[in-house]
Amino acid sequence: MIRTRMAPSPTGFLHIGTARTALFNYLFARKHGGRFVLRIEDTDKDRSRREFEADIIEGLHWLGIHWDEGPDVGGPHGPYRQSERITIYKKYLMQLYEQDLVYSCYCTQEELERERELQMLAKQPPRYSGICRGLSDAKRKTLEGQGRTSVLRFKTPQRVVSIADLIRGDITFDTATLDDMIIAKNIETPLFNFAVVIDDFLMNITHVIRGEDHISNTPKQLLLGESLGFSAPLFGHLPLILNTDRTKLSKRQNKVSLLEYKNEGYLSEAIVNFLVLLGWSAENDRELFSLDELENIFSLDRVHKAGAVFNLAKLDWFNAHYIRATPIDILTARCIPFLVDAHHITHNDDGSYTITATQRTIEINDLRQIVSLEQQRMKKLSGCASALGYLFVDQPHYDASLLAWKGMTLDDVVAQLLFLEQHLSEISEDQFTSSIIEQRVKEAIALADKKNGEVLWPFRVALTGQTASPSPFDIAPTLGKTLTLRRIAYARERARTLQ
RNA sequence: GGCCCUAUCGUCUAGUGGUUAGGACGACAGGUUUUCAUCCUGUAAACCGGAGUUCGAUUCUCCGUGGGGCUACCA
Repeated sequence: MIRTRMAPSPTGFLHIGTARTALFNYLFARKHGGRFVLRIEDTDKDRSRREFEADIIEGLHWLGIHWDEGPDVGGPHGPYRQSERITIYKKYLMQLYEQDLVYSCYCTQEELERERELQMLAKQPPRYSGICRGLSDAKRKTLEGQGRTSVLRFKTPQRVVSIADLIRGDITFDTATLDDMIIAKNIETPLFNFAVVIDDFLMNITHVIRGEDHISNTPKQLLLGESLGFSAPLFGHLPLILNTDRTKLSKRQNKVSLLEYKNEGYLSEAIVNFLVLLGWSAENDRELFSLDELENIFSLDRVHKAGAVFNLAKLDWFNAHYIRATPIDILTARCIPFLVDAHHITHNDDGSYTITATQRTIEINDLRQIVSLEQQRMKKLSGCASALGYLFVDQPHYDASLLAWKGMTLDDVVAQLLFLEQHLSEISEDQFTSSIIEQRVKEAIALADKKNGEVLWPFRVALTGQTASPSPFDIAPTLGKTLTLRRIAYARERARTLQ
């Protein structure tokens, strides 16, 4: 059975690149009826934090990615946190020790650094000299007597290692260019390259799908696994996600924390769709997919090799698309937190809402109507709060000259607003709907031989105070007859005073 | 510096030993609309360079060049 894994280290918030790697692993496992495992690589005690683990889990769940085994759900190959597997690593470290494949290195970090600097200066590749490899017992005793601590190094075999990368084909390394890597700080503290090999083997991982930045780790891990007598998994190295300048995606240039995107009003559907297209494409020209659909059509052999620039404009397009495609009741539920955050509304105990500025009580249905006003305009969910401000104030303020459409005088404006008031007031409260208002007003416009713009532009500005907004026919019923008429009367006053 | 990866419109990409090199985002122009958005139509926009193989290379090979990754007692 195919088993893939995501092995993030909880040293920061869930990175968008990590999320994409998780997505590819998840999709590949699902596509082939396999299992997907989450493993937390928290061997770095200083930098790992539980809150980051929580952020990673939350972010992945938000995207709709779920795992069959992991620290939160358990499973037959646990524990799934490396910090809880120390005794396991210890055992294999001992095995390597008995095989005489590891040795203690007493060099201090300062010594190693100096060595590296000297090599760089001499235009030599920086490599550990291997000076501690052949230390005699006596010499070791002396060094320990001096109070020196040691780390454990692996006696890297010198030979040619080849990996048959699922995405890139054969990659060959000559490990003679490698030095003896440190695989553990001490018997209790294994390091990444060592722990990974053991866990992937013990957890029966069949396919290691990870970022291209791990290619150079692969020969080391292969060698280690070989020495331990492990069978090797298959590897597939994904292209990196890039900044606009084509360097590795960084928080200097982009938002990289997944949940930041959520907080800004991106939909998980949009993120998933956007992310899957960064380095993968479907057989036809199709670009719109749900996660469910991807589980059926994803394939590793259509993954590209070259890095992909993170194109925010396209993400925005996907997001707007999925906002438009979301049923209004769901969209409303997703928008409410943004309206609350913007202090437009507060939530009441009985399930109703109060408009902060006016203390008017509204129901969920009213909110649906409000949100639907912006549904086809929003790029992000946060847009409903910023674009709809005029609905959440007593009276929007604006420059009276805004009311004039295409060279109209303010006299004209007053006349048109009066005309509107007259026809709107003839519509009863319960008839005050979008379609009826539109029908009546347009009839009146035609009858009076007016142009749409000369009536509708002042109408819209009177209601919103903005040059761009939804149709006044849709805003008016949302505001209600009373408020609509009040705003038109206010506009008339403004126009008059400015003459 | 060493090792490794990589190369089609601005971006994400499709594709082929012979194609008008296709799509999407973005840009631009037009239509629709009271405005914005949506929607519709259209336009501009690419095979990194040089050799080789071949009747023919964007496609295959090699060499450059560009870009990137790694080069930690991080993962």
